[in-house]
Amino acid sequence: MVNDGSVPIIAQMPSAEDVCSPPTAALAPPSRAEAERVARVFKAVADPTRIQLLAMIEASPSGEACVCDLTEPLGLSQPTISHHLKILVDAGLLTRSKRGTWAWYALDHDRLSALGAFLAPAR
Amino acid sequence: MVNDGSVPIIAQMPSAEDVCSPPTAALAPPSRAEAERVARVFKAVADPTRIQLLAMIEASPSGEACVCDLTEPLGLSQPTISHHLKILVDAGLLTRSKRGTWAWYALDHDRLSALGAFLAPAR
DNA sequence: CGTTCATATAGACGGACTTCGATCTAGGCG
DNA sequence: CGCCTAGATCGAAGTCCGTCTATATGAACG
Repeated sequence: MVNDGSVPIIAQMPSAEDVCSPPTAALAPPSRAEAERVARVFKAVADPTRIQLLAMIEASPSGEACVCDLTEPLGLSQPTISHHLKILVDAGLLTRSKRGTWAWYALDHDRLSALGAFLAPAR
Repeated sequence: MVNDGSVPIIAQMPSAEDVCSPPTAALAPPSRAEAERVARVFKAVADPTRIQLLAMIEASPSGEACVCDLTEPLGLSQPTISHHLKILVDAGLLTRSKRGTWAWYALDHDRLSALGAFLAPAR
């Protein structure tokens, strides 16, 4: 989950030193753990194949797509597509529902919006 | 640049076959080149250190920060910080302005918003 | 000019990531 | 039961990435 609380990720830590720039006080970064959590979700999106997968699922009239629909247009092997879909599911950006023999994937719009809001908080 | 034109990234390509799912027609993914361009920008954000850098610069009262302000709180070497800042500048998410001996980095809010809008187009 | 300080670049090393082919799991059907 | 098909998992190969140390660039200043 990205920035799950309403807590601002950043806090100002007042420090007595102004080393190289008086106007800019010492800054406290968000915790490593928090940054790693956010980065892990962005990493899921940071791959051309997964961008294409997200776009294809979004473009699907039913809002869903099964692996067999996605393998062929991308020209990649079925295990590779499964692998990428799993990464997106693990990141919380995709939901998987198995019906019969097929596995159907759909976007999690809330998660995607939350991730987008992280980059454009002031919109 | 992300989705620079107003062209929707996705197009439907009608195909005569409904292989495994009649409701879902064959989908045409966005072009590899387009997807790679987008992925390259997301890849710049998909690292915990760079998330921390972006947050620290955003938290800076002046909206800018120089390398010396950023190196210490993160506990990484100065070349490593310079390296990450370069990646963010190359991705277009940060601007660099050298004044005297110091290099000042600031967020490019437009680019960040555009990237966020890519994930949450319907907000 | 030569020194010092802030930053950038180069090269190296270890780990992570994308992709593949091969195999395993499991539902549908004769 | 036995086969077929959709999908997941495994293990390997090649590439990319983050970090470091060492070094180069370049501005300020005596």
